Amino acid sequence: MNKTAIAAVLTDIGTLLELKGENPFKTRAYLAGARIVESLPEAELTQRIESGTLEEVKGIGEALAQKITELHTTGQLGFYEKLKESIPAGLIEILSIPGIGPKKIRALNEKLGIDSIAKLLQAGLDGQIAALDGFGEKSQEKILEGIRNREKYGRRHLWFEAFAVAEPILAGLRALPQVERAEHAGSLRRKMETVGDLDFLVATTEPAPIVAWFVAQTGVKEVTAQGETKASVRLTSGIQADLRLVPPEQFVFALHHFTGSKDHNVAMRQRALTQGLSMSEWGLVPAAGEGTAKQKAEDRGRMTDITTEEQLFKQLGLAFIPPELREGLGEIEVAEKDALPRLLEESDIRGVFHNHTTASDGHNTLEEMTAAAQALGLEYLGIADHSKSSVQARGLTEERLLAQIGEIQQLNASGKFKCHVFTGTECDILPDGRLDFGDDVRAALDYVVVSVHSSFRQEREVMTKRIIKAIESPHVTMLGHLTGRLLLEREGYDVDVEKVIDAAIANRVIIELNASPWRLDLDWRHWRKAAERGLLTSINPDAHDTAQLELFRVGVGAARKGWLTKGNVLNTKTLAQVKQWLAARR
DNA sequence: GCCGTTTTCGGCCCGACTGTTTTCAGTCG
Repeated sequence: MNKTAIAAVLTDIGTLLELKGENPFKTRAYLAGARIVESLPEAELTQRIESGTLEEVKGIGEALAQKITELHTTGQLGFYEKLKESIPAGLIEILSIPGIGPKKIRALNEKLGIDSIAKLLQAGLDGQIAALDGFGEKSQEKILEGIRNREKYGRRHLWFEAFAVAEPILAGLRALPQVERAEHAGSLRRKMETVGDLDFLVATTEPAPIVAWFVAQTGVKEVTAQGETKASVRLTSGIQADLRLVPPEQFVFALHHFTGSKDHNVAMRQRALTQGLSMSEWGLVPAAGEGTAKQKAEDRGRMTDITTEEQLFKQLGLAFIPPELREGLGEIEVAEKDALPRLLEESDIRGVFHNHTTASDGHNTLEEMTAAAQALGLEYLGIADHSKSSVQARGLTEERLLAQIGEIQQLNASGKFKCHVFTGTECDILPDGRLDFGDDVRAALDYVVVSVHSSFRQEREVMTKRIIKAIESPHVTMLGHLTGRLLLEREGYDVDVEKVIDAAIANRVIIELNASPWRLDLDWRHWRKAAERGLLTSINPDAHDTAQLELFRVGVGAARKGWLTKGNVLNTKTLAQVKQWLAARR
């Protein structure tokens, strides 16, 4: 078992022990152990296990060393298996409801026998929760609200996770000899931040073996539909996947149809009608006449010279509209004037800001992060560990930050990496809008990200003033995750986004597009207008380990949905340009 | 569960907020 898998098991054990009501320091020891294992280089971990020197690592004692060794050599851990058996799986699920933690779960379990979300819901509706010692009406309402949110979002999935599931399926389809073309469609192709189900579209004249492969893939939990032109499966990840099979000459029309949002498709069909054409998933045919669209397409022939989406749009007098823009938000009017922006590309990104190291809550060291950034071909890497008020994330004190600055300067001077490292901080915006580090400390850095990490539930006006006060402070480069939302889990803070954008523009402060798939904050829906008004952004991975550096690609997808171009994004600048830009801002 | 010129037990450990309380427990980041 590798270190990531071992760390995951240790984290799991920590969670399970928490639910058991174990000594909190014991659970913390497991969580700390997980982080330590994660931060050790793989080779060192192996070497220490083989030589029996694991216990020399601070934070790892006899018990953890024994368990890590067992996991590493056998891939299993008896203690963990027994522990899992002793706790109903439903309790872990309840932990995902905001405002309810291990202690409350234990109380609910012991006093009301609750061991699943279904039972929790029933108890709440019956008013049993409010009657419990230590609970009240508000707790009960909050729990019910949490369950409702879960149901509301439960059927959707993060784009990033859906994409990870879809990629191998698409590759598998394309590898089949009967498949002429294959694409995914739907909200996944439009790069919506969350996705309901997966849509696959295949061009073929021989559908049967493709359907057979699709429903028999590993990862299929149940087959909900299976026919000649369509199949649906529920995957073990909980995602539903639909496959549609069409003759090759229909492919492009079907691809457009199953990609566009409803609003986009309606607008496109209306446009086709003004030109005497009828448009559908079956084809583009003269509008006059009787019968269904399918019959018309087959009887009178679709425009078979159209084989690409570019040609389809051109036929309707439009410039090619990238899938990300097909939301029915005015893209057709702009495409008619051939005035669509040239959207940001992944290859435009030259460096990444806002990344964490082991100095705070990251899992990799400064050097590991730098090496990884360089391996991605990035010219620069911006470090931004947490500030001291984020105690839970081991935020840096002034002294530790100054030491880190020295370390980074030394690393840059050593010439060990071509990738340049910028010194920075993710400085907490305190509840009153003051910043966690003083002016002099911030002035010593190349750049400063300011973010809210506490007092989320302030009144809208208070929160808005708080963030604007931070933006107006000297030596502030960019605002981190403006709303603090966690997709499918938690709404953002109640804040007047427009006012914050105004303040950012007025003070020449960047608002980041946090590229973490769980955040994608600020939301793409704000960017088109904000960028037109002159707001600059930075696509920030907020990486907590080396693998997450690459999440900037997810952010590029969101930026494209927000109509952003290379010119709207700080980290498309070359190293020399960024140095100059940052220097001019100090 | 880890740690220790406090050495085998007792401490580890941050602060705000919320909702439940009447002085505080639980949750969150």
